[in-house]
Amino acid sequence: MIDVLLVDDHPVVRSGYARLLEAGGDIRVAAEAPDAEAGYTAYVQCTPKVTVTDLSLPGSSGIELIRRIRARDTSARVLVFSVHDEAVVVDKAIQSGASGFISKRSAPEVLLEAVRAVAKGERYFSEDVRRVVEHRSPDAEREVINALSAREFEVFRLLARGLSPAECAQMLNLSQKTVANYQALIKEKLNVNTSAALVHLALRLGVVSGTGPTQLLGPKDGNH
Amino acid sequence: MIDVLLVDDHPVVRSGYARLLEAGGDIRVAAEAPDAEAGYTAYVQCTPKVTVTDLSLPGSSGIELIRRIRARDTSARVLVFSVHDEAVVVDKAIQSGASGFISKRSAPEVLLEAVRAVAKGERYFSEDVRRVVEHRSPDAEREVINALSAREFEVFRLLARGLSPAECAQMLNLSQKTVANYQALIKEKLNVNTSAALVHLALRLGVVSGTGPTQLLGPKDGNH
DNA sequence: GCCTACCTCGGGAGTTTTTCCCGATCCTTG
DNA sequence: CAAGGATCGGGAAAAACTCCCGAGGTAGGC
Repeated sequence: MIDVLLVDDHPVVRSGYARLLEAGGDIRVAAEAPDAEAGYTAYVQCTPKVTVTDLSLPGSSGIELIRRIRARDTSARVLVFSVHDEAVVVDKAIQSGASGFISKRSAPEVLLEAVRAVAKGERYFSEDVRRVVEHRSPDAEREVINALSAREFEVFRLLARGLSPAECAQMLNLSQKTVANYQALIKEKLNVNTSAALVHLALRLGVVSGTGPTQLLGPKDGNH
Repeated sequence: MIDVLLVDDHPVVRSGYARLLEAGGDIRVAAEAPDAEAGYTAYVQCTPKVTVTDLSLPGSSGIELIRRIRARDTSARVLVFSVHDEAVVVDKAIQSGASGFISKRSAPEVLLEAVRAVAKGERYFSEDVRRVVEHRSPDAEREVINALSAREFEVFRLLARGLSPAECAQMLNLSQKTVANYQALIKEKLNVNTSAALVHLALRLGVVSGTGPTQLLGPKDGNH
């Protein structure tokens, strides 16, 4: 019988998983917790064979939970079960001591498989997670950013903040034409085809802050 | 016996809900679907009493699914079951014809309750959803969002996610021209003049979720 | 019923923006 | 000095956008 601790901030979700796991026959959900804090406490109390945890938890994240559990008990098995399967996140989880990582996109049986594998001391990664981790060049996105020249980067930032090409031109003392030309270059180098996608990339990379522009409010004033 | 169609893009999650629902005794999961497209097909095939759907689905969103189902069958009952409980999103769901809205933070029993209520033709909103909808500050930005029709909102979301008008059109089965027309309308109603600004607004309102930013400095060197 | 109002969807036409190609200058580096 | 890249912008074609319009559809009021 494999004792499992279940950590997820959504009660319904947790409840669903619990039923799913127990349907396996050889797994028992020994405890549940809605956040990292409670998760750690629960771990200490029942020292389950496997801890299944989400990463996005209220308060301190799942990564923190993994670290604390592993700090206390180096033989602890933690299986991450998350919607986010970006390479960065997976890396951090593994670095923190996770034994496995499966995406919520996985089939139900995968969860069972993963828990059993991890319980046996093996590592387990779902198909899609493996794909993501293997297919990444070390931060490909940052590499492309380096392809931008200083000037291009300037234009990139302004455009990403929501400025129109005209405003951008004015701010940099450039011709509107030049800004347009840069814009095309930037999109090509960054491999995006809409300015909306440009914004997302910029936000992901922390090039602009997500708090957003304030100048887009107010009635009908902003027309160049 | 209440027939339920379950739409969620995560198989494990779906599976968990299914078990949870069937444990109620009076509910049967007649079909499952991983996205809006399959959801609609499944609805047509089995015409369930209640459709339980997530909002963030791959491809066209849950809002679109609600619209299509309700367009086909005005007596259809749709219960939204989502992580996102921002007032804007709740509003749009209701506007599109949803009969209920519960947050994934709800207790497991709430899901059962909600399904039963909606099946009886009642409306149902979980505690936290009600709180959010009632406590929303009459924020100017949210007000303008309410000026958008359901369809406009759909287009808004897709564009804000970085899709090109062409992709957007394809996803919604619209002419590229129509999308362009909507875009102009949306920009005017939301009072922005670039699609980049549109993204920022969408992110601030929680209409789309940005992937978390990572830290980064400039390219090569910050100055020339 | 009928009427109004609004949403949905796209065509037409004109305008603007974007794209892609090009040449010019300047600056750095081998 | 020659080479390469970065910076700046013109020109022309393509694409996108804006604004105006009308056709259906649906919902609500009288």
